Amino acid sequence: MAVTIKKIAEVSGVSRGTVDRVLNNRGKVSPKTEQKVRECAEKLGYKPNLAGKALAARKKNYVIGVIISSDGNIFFDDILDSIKNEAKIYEEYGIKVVLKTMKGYDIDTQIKLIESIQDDISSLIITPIDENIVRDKIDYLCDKGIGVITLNTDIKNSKRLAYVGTDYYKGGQIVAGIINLISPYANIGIIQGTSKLYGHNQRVLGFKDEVKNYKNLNIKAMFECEDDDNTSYEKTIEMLRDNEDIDTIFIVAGGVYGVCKAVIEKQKNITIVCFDEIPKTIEMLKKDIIKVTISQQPKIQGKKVMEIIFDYLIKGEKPQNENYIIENQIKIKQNY
Amino acid sequence: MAVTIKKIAEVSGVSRGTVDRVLNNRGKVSPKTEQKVRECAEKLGYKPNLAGKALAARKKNYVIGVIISSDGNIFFDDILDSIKNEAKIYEEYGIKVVLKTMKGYDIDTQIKLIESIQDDISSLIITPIDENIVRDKIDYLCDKGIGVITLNTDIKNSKRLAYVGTDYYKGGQIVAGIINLISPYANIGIIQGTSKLYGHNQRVLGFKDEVKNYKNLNIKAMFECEDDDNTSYEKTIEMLRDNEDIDTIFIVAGGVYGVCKAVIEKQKNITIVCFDEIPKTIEMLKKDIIKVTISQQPKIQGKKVMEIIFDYLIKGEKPQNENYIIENQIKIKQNY
DNA sequence: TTGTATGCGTTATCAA
DNA sequence: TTGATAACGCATACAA
Repeated sequence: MAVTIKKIAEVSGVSRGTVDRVLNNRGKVSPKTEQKVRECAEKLGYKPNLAGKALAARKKNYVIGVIISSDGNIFFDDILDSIKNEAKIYEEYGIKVVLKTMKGYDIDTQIKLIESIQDDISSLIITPIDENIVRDKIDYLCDKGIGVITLNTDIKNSKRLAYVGTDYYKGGQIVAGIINLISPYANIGIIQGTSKLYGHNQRVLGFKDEVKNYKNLNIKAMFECEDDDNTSYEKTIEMLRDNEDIDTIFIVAGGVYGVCKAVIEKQKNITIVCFDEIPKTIEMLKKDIIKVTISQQPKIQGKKVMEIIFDYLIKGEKPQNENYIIENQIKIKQNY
Repeated sequence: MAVTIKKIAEVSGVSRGTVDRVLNNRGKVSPKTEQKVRECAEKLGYKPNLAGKALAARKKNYVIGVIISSDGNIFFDDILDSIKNEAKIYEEYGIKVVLKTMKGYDIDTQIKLIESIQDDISSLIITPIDENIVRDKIDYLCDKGIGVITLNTDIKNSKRLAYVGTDYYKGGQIVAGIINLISPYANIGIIQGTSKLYGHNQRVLGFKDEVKNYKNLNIKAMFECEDDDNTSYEKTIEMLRDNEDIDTIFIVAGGVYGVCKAVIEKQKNITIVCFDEIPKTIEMLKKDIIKVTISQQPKIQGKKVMEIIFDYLIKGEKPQNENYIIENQIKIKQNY
């Protein structure tokens, strides 16, 4: 039979309550008993039973808050789906999930959303805006005992428990590696999302650093499109007009379809590499307009972050790692 | 507050025992009460509480048997690691895991292993040998009420609950797609593992079918190496000697390092694409000897299969899907 | 400082 | 056919 608190109580000759106080560091135990209990638990190899913990935790009415900048950004659909899906599972354990979405990266909106739920939640999942006001707010929540996990985007130097998401820098490196495999003598145009986002910049940085390792890869031009298809279309037209030798385009973030449209119109044989798996992107991949796309594995991100929060709430332990890096996954049309 | 059995009992005016009998189809309930309880549960939106179920399940002393052909096959290391890791978690729920490994694909050995644990287990995870005797044994276990899940390799037309593993056919297709991206005019040599294994054959089949879509990809030769480095080395030397135009090699399964060694000796610029992420393979990838490897995501396979078994045991429901396909993941050196 | 009792939701046993 | 009750392991309010 497994080792339980009851068992330890019997063996060490104290009550279950005392064992509980020792093992969960609740204080109010004499040093002597404490040592006795600890030794005993150690010797018997005590492992807390999660089902018991989870069941007892029902009385606490845990609520997980989720705040995501997903409105109007179709990329987040899969993350949302997977969070909602996991939410169903965790509700089977009596843990509620409150989901709030917002559009874009407005600081005020995000702060207000946090404030609207901060008194009702036991922990928070958030795609934070990387600004001091938000950082302070997150630190405030953490000080209050509300565990915060950042999702998809991180906020450095904050007290958040962990980050779940991709390594953007490495994502850029991978794109460089892919381009080198496909065409080792490439003249490359970059369509950047927005330099306002840390992740986008990191991708570009990783790309540029890795390109340096390949003598025959040349970056010819870079434009920002603000993740917008119309803008990316125009910028691509402009870029291809002014740089006739460009044969490869790296799309850093949004605006994928706009680039494709421009390339299709130009009727040039151009290698396009991009990120994410929104429907239009997959369509373009299947039609050979896009050669490779890199997935952030959004469903895995959603699942992982919920797993971590659950463990944190039930076990009451901080996550073991500070970063849970979800791999950048290379995909070609045969993957679909 | 959430809807519990107790609640349903109160509302429908019967005892908890009766509600339990109805909801778990234990019989011995009058049709009238049954209907009343069912309607009530439906109306209130009853969702069973997993923690409660798991806790009560402790009394059943569930044991998961795991039989894997991993001895001497380093590929399985990651699957084993991840199963052992998950086992720790499930032991926190009071579920034991009994792990048995074997070498190769000997039917007798596998049957004997199954028989050695079949009276002690509540469910079984297995990498089955695709033979009738094994199939019959699996069906026998299923009839006895022991749920069986196949891992990494499937056994068709059996009563196993589900398969967890990759789509081998698609894996072959992906390799063809990759080769077309890297060098659209390729003369390809195939180093097959063994035609005795269904999965290896499926990869070759998928590859050949997909190659048909590309006019300028030509398959020049194919050899079997029995997943052995010495054999693959010799076969590669032979193949390159007899087919001077081969510029691309597709390694279907094991023997990766043997091929690399031969290619290094030949000092020819050859594109190598292979499967899996054993240490030697990653080393060769980092040294640019191998261009691309396809991962079966062994850790994810292990995690998934344990998840499914857990749900099956605790919820007492069969898995929703018959196949849980783990994606073939394309990897280049920048991934590491 | 320590012990006892109760409840979390489900299941099983025993009695009615 | 039904109901009452104890047990799974943990947490906690309350009593000692």
